[in-house]
Amino acid sequence: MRAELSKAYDPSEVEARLYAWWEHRQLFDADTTNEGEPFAVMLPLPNVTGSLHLGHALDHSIQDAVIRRARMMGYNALWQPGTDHAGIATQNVVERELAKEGLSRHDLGREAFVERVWQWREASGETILRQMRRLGASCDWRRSVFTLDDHYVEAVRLTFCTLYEQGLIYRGYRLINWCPRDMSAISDIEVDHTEERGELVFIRYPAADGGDGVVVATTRAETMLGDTAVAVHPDDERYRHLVGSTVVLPLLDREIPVIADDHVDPAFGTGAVKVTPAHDPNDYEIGRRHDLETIDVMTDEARININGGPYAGLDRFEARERVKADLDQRGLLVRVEERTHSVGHCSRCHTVVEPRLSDQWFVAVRPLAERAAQAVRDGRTNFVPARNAKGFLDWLDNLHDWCISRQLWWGHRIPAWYTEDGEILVLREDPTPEEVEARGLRQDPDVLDTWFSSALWPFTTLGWPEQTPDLQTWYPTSVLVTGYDINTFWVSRMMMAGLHLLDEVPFHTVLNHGLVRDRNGKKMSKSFGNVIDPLDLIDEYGADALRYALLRAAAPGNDVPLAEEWVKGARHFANKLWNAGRFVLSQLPVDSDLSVDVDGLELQPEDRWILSRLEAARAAADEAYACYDMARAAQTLYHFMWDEFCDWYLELVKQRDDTAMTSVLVTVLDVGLRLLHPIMPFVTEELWRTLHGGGEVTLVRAQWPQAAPQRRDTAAEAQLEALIQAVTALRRFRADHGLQPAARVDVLAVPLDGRRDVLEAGVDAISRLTGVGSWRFIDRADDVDAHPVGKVVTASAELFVPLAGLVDLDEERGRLERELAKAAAEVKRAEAKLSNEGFVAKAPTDVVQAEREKVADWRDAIEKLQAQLDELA
RNA sequence: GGGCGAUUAGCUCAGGGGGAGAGCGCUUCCUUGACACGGAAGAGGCCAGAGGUUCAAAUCCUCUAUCGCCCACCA
Repeated sequence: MRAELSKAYDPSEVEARLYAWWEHRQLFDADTTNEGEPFAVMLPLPNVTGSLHLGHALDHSIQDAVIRRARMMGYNALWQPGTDHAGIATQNVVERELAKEGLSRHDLGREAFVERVWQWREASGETILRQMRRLGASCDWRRSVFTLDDHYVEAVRLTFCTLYEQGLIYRGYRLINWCPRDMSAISDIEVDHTEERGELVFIRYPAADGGDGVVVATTRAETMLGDTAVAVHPDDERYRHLVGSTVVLPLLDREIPVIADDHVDPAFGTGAVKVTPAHDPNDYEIGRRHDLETIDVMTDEARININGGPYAGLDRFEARERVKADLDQRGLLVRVEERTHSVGHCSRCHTVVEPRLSDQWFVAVRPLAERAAQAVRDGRTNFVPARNAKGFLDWLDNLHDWCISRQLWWGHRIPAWYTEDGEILVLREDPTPEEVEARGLRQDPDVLDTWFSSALWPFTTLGWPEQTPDLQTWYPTSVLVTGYDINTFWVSRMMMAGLHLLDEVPFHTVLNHGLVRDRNGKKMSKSFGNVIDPLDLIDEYGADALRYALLRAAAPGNDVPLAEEWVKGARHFANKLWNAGRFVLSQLPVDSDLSVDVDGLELQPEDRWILSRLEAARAAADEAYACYDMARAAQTLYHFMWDEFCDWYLELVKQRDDTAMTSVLVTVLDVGLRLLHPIMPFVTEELWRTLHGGGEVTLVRAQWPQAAPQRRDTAAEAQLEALIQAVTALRRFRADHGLQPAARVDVLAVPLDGRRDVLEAGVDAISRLTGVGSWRFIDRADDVDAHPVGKVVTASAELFVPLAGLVDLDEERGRLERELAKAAAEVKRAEAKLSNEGFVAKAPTDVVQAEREKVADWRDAIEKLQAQLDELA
C-alpha cells in the first residue's frame, strides 16, 4: 500500500524524518570494502568557530550534488567532513569571551588558555557540522576530523620535520607582515590592500658638510627614525655628485650615506628615496644589496622603541604627526601633498599591518610551487572553469617564501627547541625532561599558520602518513569544490603538500564557484545589513528550495545572487513536483506492478513524445552534471518536469486509463526524481519512496538513470508539437476574442498532410483543453458550410470556427488584419535575404532551402487570411 | 601598472554566426478533479558604443566606455 500524501509539500516534517532515517541507515558511510570505483570529495574544512552562512550553503549544495550523483552512479563515494582549529580566528573568539570576564589570555597563562579553547570547542565548536545536516549534506560523519586531533598533530609535525630536514623549512630574520593587534606575523596573502587617502611628505636631509643635501618623499614619515641611507638612481644627473657623500638624518642627527640603486624611480617624488630596511620591503632589498644597517624602530604593539630616541613610546601614528611637526619647526618639512596610496590591513582584524624585521619560520616554496604549477600545466589537475588556472599559475610563478610561524597559543606547536647557546633542534619526538634539563632546551613558543595544517587535509584525513586502505583507496581525491577566493590560500598549499609528500596531486579537478551575493549583486556583509541566514530560509521554504535556488544560478566560477523570493519560487517547484507525484500515485491501481517495461508497451503518440523528451532531458542534465554545471542541470530538469511533464503530458492523459499511461507516468516520475535527487534530495526521496512502496527502499543508493537512446522519437516529437500548436492556437483564438470560459466553440478541421492521425487521436484532449463543443474533420477549406467563419492556421491543420453569435465581426477583421501585416513582414524579411546573391551562393543549401519554404508558407497563409477577410467584408 | 570577467526584457541571469531566451516581477482572464506554492493568454529588448571579418554578427576580431574581481616592492 502506498501512503497518502498531503495536499501541499511540508518540508520541515519530511526533512527531519528523512535525514534521521538516512543517518540511521548509514547510507552516507563509505568503506574501502564497498564496491565501485573510488570517488572522494573533501569538505573544505569550516572553521570551528563558524556557523553556516550562505557561502557554505552554496559550497555544500554543490558538493552534495556531486557526491550524491556519484553514489547513485555506483562509485564508492566518500564525502569527508571535519573542522579546522583556525588559529587566529578561534583564539580571538575565546579571547573575547575572556574579556567579558575582565581577563586576558596572559592572565590565564598558556596552558590554561589552551585548555579553555578546548572547552569552548567542546561546548560550541561544531555547530556548523550539525547545521550542514539541515541542508541535507551526505557526509560520512563517522570520519569527521579535527585538525588538532592527535593523529593530525603527528602528521603536521612529521611534515614540518621532513621539510626542515630537506632544507625546505628554515628560520630566518626577515621582513614580514606584522599585525600589532594580533601580535603575530602573518603571511603575504593574509594582508588586504586598500586604497586610502594619505600624504606624501617631502623632507630635507641636509648634507653632513653643511650643504643643502637632498629632499626625499615618504608616506610614512615616522619610519625615518629607522633610515640608514638615502638612495638615488645611478643615472640621475641631479644627484650624481651626492652619491657616496653623507647626509644628516634630521631629528636623530645620525649620519647616513647617499647610495645609488637601480630600483629608484627618478620620476617619482624628488627622485631621492629614504631607505628604511627594517620597515619596508623595497628598502629591505636595497639594504641587502648595499649591506646597510637595519634599525627596527618599533615594538610588538607598533609603538616607537628605544631606537626612536625622543619618540620612544609613541604609537606609530602619533609619532608620524610628531615627526612632521618637529620637522616643520626645524624648517626641514619642505611640503606635503595629498596622495592616495595602498595600505595593507590584517585580513583577520583589519589593523594596519606593519612591515617589520623578525625571526620567523619560512617555507622555501620555489621547488614546491614549481611542481604544483607543472601539475596544472600537465592537466593532472584541472580547473573548472578552466580560465581560473591562469590566475593560479601566475600566483604560483611569483610566489615568495611563506612565513608559517604565528605568535599565538592556539595551534600546532612548532617542534623546534633552542639550546642555551642558540643551536636549533627540530625534533620528531619531544625531548625527555632529562635532555631539556641537560642542554637547557627551550621550545619555540610559536604555532604554525592554520593553512600549513589544512594543506595536509586531503591525505591526513585518510590516515597519512600511514599507508592505510583509506588512503590507498581514495587518494588522489576526485573533485575539490571551493570558492575561487580560496585558491591561493588553500588549493595551492594542498597541491604543494600533496605532490611533495605523496608524489601525487591531491585532486584531479578543482571546481570553483563564486560568492553568494544579494539580489543586486552586492556582497553580503553585516555592515550592509543584507545578510540572509540560510537556516531561516530552510525553516521557511525547505532545504530543497534553498539548494535549488542556489544551484540554479551556480554556473562554474560565477557568483550567485540570491534573494528570498527566489527561494520562495524554488519552493513552488518542490510543491509542483509533490503534486505531480500525488497525481501519478492517484492514477495507479493499488499495489500495481511498477516493473512493467514501458518500452515494450503499445504507446500513444503523447507517450512516445514524453519518453523522448525525458531522454533528451536526461542526456542534457547528465552532461551538465558531468561538467559540474549545476545551473544547467537544475534548469533543464525544471523545464522538463514543469513545462513538459506537468503542463502537457499530465493534462493530455487525464482522461486516459490504461496500462501504457500509468507505466509512462511511473517511468517519467521515477527517472525525473532520480535525476533531481542530487539537487533536491528530500522531496525526491519522499516521493520516490512512496512510489516504490516505502520500507527500506531509498533513492540515496538507487541507480542513476542510464542512457535510453531508443526512446528518442523525432516523429512523435513533431506530432506532439503539432498538437500543442493546435491547442495553443485555439486558446489564443479564445483569448483574442474574449470568449467566456463556458463558451464552446465548434471546429471544422482540415488536417495538413500526415497530421490527421495525431489530431484524431488528440481530439478529446484538444477539446478538453480548449473548450471545443464539437469537432469535425473536413477535406478542404471549400467544404466549410458555416459563415462567417474564423480561421486558425497552425502547422498541423487549418481550423475553422463558425463565428455566428460568438464574436464581434469588427474585432475579427482587426485581428485578421494584424495577422496579415505580420505575415507580410515575415515574407519581406525572408525575401530580402533570398534576394541577396551572396546568401544564395554561399550559405549552406539547407539554410537557403528553409528560407524558401518560409516564404512559400507565409505566402500561403497570406492568401488564406485574405480570403477570410474578404468573406467578412 | 598587469590580468580576468561582465555589459542581453523592470530585476537577476542563461544563450551564442542564419527568425531574441528563462526565472521573478507586471497586465488580463480562470477557485477546471495533482497543485492558487496553480492554470491560460499577453506586454516588455536597435543583445553597452564604434570599427572590422562574413553572403549573414547579439554571437567572431580590434578598439572605446562603464562596472566588478584578482595580482603588483604606487617611496
